[in-house]
Amino acid sequence: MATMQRMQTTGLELFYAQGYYNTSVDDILKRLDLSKGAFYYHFESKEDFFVQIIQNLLARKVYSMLIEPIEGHDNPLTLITKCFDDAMETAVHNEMDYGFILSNFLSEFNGKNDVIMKHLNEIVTVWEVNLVTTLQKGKFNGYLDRHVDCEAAATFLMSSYFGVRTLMTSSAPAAKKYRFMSQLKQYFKSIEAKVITS
Amino acid sequence: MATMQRMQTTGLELFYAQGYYNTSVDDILKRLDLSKGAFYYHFESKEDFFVQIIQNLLARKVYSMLIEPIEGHDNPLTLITKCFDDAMETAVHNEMDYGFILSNFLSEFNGKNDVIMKHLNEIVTVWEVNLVTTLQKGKFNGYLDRHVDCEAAATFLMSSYFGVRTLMTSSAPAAKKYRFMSQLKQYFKSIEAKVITS
DNA sequence: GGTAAAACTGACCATGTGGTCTTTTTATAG
DNA sequence: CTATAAAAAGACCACATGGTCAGTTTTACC
Repeated sequence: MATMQRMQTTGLELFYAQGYYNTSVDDILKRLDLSKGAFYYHFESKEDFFVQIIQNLLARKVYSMLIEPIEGHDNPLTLITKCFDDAMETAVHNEMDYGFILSNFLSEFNGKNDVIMKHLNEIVTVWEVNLVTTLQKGKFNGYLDRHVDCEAAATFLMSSYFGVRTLMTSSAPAAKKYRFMSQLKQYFKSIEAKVITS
Repeated sequence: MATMQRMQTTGLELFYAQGYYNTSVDDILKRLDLSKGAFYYHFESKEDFFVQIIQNLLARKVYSMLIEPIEGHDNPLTLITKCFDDAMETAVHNEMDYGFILSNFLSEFNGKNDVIMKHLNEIVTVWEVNLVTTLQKGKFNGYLDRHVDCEAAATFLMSSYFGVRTLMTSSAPAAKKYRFMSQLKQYFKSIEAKVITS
């Protein structure tokens, strides 16, 4: 039990740092001082191992970082701003950011492993559905302009978030974050409910 | 000469489709009906091979797809809209989109291969510098609101473009493109020069 | 036709990979 | 203490990988 969890945690760390195909089962085992036997006692294969990591670690973390924080009846634009800000802050400090891990793995497995892609896309879909719902509710509650296309806004938000996380890796993450957030607010201003000036 | 080019073209195709670490030199050679000797006669190593692909193919294509089209004295927002639209259109039709390839490789090599990352980041920087310049010129020419932070806008544009390309791979690329473009225009409306209503 | 360099062949090597299997250790319950 | 099963060890295998190298073919030029 404890061993299984240690394996998954360490596995995710290494897969994230070096990529899935670039990390061998032995790498993970060496780090944990465990043997091949222990690994294949708990998991059917490397792929099965990774799928379990997705479900047990990645999915849960994405949920608690990107989905839970935007639930509620407040202004969704405020909530999303705060949520993105927090998520990117962990990235600035070089910690593991599960939102980024997700987009990273999406790139790595795209067109290469359908089984794993299916599981990753499930997480993306959950996020998307939740964003759309939140935005629609916000529109209903008068926070968003009534002409806003919520599906489109959700796609745009997810895109920009995934993208900025890719950019932040190369250089000056704090500056990238600041710039990104300023323009996100700019965009939000353009879709928020207009004050009637009569 | 011809062989070298064939190798690079096929190499990029396979690296793009299967990833760098997931594509063996033999894979490329098999496709071209060539031998190991031919490969190592032309290139020092697999890494050297890839670096040359970046410089000879990727950099040039990114330039002609994402940089050249936004040069000129017209409204930069119009030019960028058209440019993104064109770039994403090739992606909808499952062709190789070099903008996407770039962000894809950025993900694959991030933290794994510094030499290759350096070359990829060079391309990103060129794009960024060009975007910033174009936006600043647009501001000077009265197309953009004078309060716009051009560095921030460039970061935001690059982010959203990279991100949407990741999202488009999973499902319904045409719909994703449409939604993305609609919100991009929305964002552009919020940073364009305001008409004086007095 | 001769010759020298360029282009290419393919067998070979060391190393690393995911995965198997038998054996041993460890924990648990009667 | 012992029987039993869970957990872990680690030697082993077949195969793939990046890379080397001595040798052969092709090309271009005098």
